[in-house]
Amino acid sequence: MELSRAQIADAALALLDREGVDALTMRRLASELGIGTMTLYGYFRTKDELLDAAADRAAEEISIPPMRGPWRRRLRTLILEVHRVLRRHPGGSQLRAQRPLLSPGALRSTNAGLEILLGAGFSRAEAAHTWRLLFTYAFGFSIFSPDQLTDEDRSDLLARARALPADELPRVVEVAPEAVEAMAGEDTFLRGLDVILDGLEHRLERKRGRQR
Amino acid sequence: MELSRAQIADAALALLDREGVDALTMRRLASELGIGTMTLYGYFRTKDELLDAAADRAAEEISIPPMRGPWRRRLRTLILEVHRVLRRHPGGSQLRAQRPLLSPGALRSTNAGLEILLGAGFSRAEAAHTWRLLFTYAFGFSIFSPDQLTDEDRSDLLARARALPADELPRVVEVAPEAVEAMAGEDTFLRGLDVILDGLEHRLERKRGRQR
DNA sequence: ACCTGAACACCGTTCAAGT
DNA sequence: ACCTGAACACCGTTCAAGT
Repeated sequence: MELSRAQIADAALALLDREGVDALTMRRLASELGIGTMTLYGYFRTKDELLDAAADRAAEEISIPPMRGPWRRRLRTLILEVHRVLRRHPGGSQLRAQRPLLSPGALRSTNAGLEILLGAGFSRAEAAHTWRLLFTYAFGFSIFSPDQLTDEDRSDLLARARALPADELPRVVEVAPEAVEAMAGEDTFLRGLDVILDGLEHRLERKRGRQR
Repeated sequence: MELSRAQIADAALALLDREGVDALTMRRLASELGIGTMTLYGYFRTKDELLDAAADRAAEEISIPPMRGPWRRRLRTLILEVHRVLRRHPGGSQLRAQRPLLSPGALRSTNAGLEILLGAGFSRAEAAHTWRLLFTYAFGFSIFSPDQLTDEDRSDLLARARALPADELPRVVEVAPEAVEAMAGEDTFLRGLDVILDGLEHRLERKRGRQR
């Protein structure tokens, strides 16, 4: 068989994408690989270590955009790429909740982001905080927004919204159709990202104005 | 004993805050309440239903700021309050990952946010997308940023950053001290929030300019 | 040396029996 | 009617035995 850690991590990631985080059990993964459950523990000390390896494999799919052109466009391309990889690996973001993954693979995108921000004129502290904001938004979106809404989801959510007390929650009821649309999809992601980029550009302009 | 659903949900939330999401098991919660495990199923059909009720109790702690003053300040106060409640209930945000909670309690803050945004001059669609951005940021932050870093966390993270390949990840290594500081804390949260608010203000000004 | 079945201490939930 | 112990079908991981 000649299995490697990477092959096992890939199989874990595939299972995760296919059936969700609850389906990824050591027994299940082992049986899909055609090995005994305990054989996995020869490659990874614990399940968490295996999950980190799977998250790392997903992170390596992020392709770093070329380092030319205006900072805003480059940053937008990079974050959109992060978003798309997360979308390709639903559940991948859950693997990174609460514990930071400091593997070289996972930090490639961070390195590229910091490079863009420092090049744009942000200080080290500003670049660090800005990356954290962008990271939080991209990963948070992938955790809280389902991949896409089916027509059934949509009508179900709308029905539940209509059942809400209109006297207590008038704005929710009023905006329900738009709010449901805003719950998923790349368009929603990009709208939010562009607001953040507007804020960053505004700050950079103010900063340049002061320095002149 | 005379237990109510709310009392059980509160006990679940307290256990969650005290020992984390893994510690909240039906057996454990029942034994803390001094009842048999299966008695819980007389109040909630499934564990998920109980988790939703616990998340709802946390959401009810969010106090809605008074509806006067400039929109930006009001919105900032509201989101900061959401952040603080999430901070008081670590694990609370995990309860809402992937499945939207449409209870009246959880939607009180949404209603207040939409009210502020519509009052500021955003369209319904803009208000819906903007609230989604703010929600994603506040909840994402609480999932990905630990409550606070201990000195031990800090030195551990810095040591791991120094061990990274400086030729592949030069910017990460260079910015490591600032990046570690940016990984937790209310200050980090507020810096990101203010960038978003800058972006929103900028958009509103542009919109008003066009209408004139 | 490498692999793995059995076993341990857990889960959420069903079912049937207790009061 | 309300409560709940036993049981079922699972977990991650330890341990000891197999090759």
